[in-house]
Amino acid sequence: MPELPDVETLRRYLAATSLHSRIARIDLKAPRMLYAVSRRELRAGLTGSSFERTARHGKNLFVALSQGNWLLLHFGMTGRLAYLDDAERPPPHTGLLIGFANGDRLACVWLRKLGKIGLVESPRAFCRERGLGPDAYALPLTEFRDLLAERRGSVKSALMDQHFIAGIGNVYSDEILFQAGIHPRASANRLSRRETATLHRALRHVLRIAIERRADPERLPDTWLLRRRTPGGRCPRCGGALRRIAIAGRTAYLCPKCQRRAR
DNA sequence: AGTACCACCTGACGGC
DNA sequence: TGCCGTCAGGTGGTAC
Repeated sequence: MPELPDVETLRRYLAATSLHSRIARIDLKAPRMLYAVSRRELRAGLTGSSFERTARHGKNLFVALSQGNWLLLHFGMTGRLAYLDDAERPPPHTGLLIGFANGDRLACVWLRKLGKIGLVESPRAFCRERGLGPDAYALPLTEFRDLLAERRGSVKSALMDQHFIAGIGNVYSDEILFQAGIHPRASANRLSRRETATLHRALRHVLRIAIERRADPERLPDTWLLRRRTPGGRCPRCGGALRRIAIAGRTAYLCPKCQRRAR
């Protein structure tokens, strides 16, 4: 579920495995996933270069290339990375295979081909071009408050809107709202000062803990909603039945007792 | 400015 | 067993 904590985990994985090796070859198996770059340009941009450092904004992972430009990876709903030694076979659904001079390879894998492979001038230029909001994890309370004040509509759709703030998706927005005790349909610009601060604290807490646990659902605390986020699930706090509702075309889970709807 | 809906992909699951 | 509809964490475009 590549939301911000998952992408941060992937970023750390790539940084720990794949920096400073010369790229000898690439194999692009899913050309339809290219974003604003041709197959030829991608090949020319990567081959002979090496990965020098990584960056992340929201759900986007960027990797600086020694010869200029940045590789952009977006993981969609199902993307992941797998570093392979020269004997291991690439997993099924590998969309891009990056071969290093020593024979090792980095496989970028998408079960569904919902994602992006791009070559961009810089993370900043890409974020500006796409109109992405500030990264959710680095967002100060004051800025969060100012953003919410100008946002109409539900707080859940605001949290999930990448143009508003970048990095939060359907699952973690449910978790953040649950921990803040706020109903997902609450109006974003009508939250009280106190509720806004509580929501901000929950946002920081959820993202920090999820990153620490490498976004592995099984390692997340039992007290979290997302451990029970399934039909028939019960609230980890009060034991009541969780409710499923549709918001912005997505399935939201909430505890109707712990997240009361303001009138 | 928001929301609703469809499209893009593939696999899992329940019902018949 | 097999087929079919539905659903799943992503985003982007279009039409209200």
